[in-house]
Amino acid sequence: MARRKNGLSPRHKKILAFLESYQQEKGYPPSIREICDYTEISSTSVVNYYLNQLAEMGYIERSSNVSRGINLIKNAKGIRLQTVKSAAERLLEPVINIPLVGNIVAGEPMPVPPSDFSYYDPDSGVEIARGLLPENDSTEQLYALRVFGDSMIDAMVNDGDIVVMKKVDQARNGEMVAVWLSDRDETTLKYFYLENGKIRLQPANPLMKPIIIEDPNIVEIQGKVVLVIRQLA
Amino acid sequence: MARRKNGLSPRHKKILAFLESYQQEKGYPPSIREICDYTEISSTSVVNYYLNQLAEMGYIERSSNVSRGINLIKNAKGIRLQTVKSAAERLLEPVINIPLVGNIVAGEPMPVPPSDFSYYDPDSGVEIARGLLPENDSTEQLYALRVFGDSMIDAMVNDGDIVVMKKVDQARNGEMVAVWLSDRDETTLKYFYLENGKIRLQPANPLMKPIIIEDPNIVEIQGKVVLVIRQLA
DNA sequence: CTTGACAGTGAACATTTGTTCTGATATTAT
DNA sequence: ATAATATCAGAACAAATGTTCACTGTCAAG
Repeated sequence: MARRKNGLSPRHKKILAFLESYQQEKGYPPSIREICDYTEISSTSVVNYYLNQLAEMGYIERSSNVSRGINLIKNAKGIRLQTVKSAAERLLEPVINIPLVGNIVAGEPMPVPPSDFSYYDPDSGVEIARGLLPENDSTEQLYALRVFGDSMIDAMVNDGDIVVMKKVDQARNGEMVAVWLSDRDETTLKYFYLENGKIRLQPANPLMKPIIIEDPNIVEIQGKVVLVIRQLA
Repeated sequence: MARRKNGLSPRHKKILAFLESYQQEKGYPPSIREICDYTEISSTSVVNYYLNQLAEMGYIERSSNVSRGINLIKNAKGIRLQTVKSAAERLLEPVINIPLVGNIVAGEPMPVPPSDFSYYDPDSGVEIARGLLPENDSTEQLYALRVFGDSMIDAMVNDGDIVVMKKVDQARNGEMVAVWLSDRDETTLKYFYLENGKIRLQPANPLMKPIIIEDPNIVEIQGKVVLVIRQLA
């Protein structure tokens, strides 16, 4: 077999880009010959050839024997194009706003929102694309904290970073959690492991050594870290 | 003079409604004869007649001698319609999709997209809420890399983290940049400072010492780090 | 080297489609 | 009622447009 192209060739992309911009500008799709001109393809049959490929790949829909019968479904970036959003799509908001409830400092207990924190100050929220979050489950249980000071560097978390937390009271092995160590009055971010009745708190930095805690009662799990975000100038 | 109609006749409205629903369903405008069928007008000339009126009233735009050359500007309620989002509207998009172009590894040059990379494979993108990005400027210049290996821990960046980069060839003091050090064949993320003709590359971890580079030619700036994201299970 | 899938050219053809024309009918102002 | 204007019908025409076909060139696998 000859060349096996998986994705979109430059011509596919150029045609898709033209379909989008033309439709944008004119309000109706281009004819095959207009695509010829723009893409500098001399033959209508070649454009027809590519259009059929794009249709097979689901980027466009074609109608037989219809002038300009091209329906642009998604562009080269895979973004669906639609004039009107359906009600179902509106429910899947692409961005969720997570309340930024305070700072997390090593030396003092971290703020935890009440179990029912449906309302919060809207201007102190963090916008997160839904695609960044693990699941579409229970976004209600999420809150964010700003890291204050350099005390979390062993968790690979910097001053000013934002950690998105999920309210949990129990952690599973391997999850990164925020814990309050009552014996040393300290908040810390560590990977959690429960082994033989002991708790091992493992720093994210592989160069650092873990903390082994004999008495699990000392550890108060405040939440599970879902996302860490660092914004730079 | 005969009837003095200010507003839209039922036929005008019916045609406009058809234009909207047809465009919505098919993705391209109807032909005059298709409008005939729907509106139960037996003559193409009559539809043509009404279309010209609608064009004069600013509801549509027509292109001469172009099949289906109808651009629906506003519907009967005067609401502006747009099939494809304009560039201005795209700026208001709550989520932007940033291409994930590859891995960044200390030991080898990092991938940098070409200067014109407006299109890329859609299946490997990172969704970022616009609110997380510094400005609304030039989202075209952004790309993302996945960190591979533990070699960036001095930049407080972990294995698996995603760094969002902006294409720049010059850095300003205090910015975190990805640089290729040609003398030691290494890619690294550091804060950039140009001082007295020397370049100081400062690790994000305050415990680490900076690298001072006497010859600025050794440093190839690959991009500026805009955002670091760490997703946890 | 041969082969076959892929990519491209150019032209011919058939259909769709916008335009125009003649004429008829309807509505309204005077 | 009459004239002027608006609305409509049907057909013919020309242009735009999609489709198809024969042919050529390219590239990689066997």
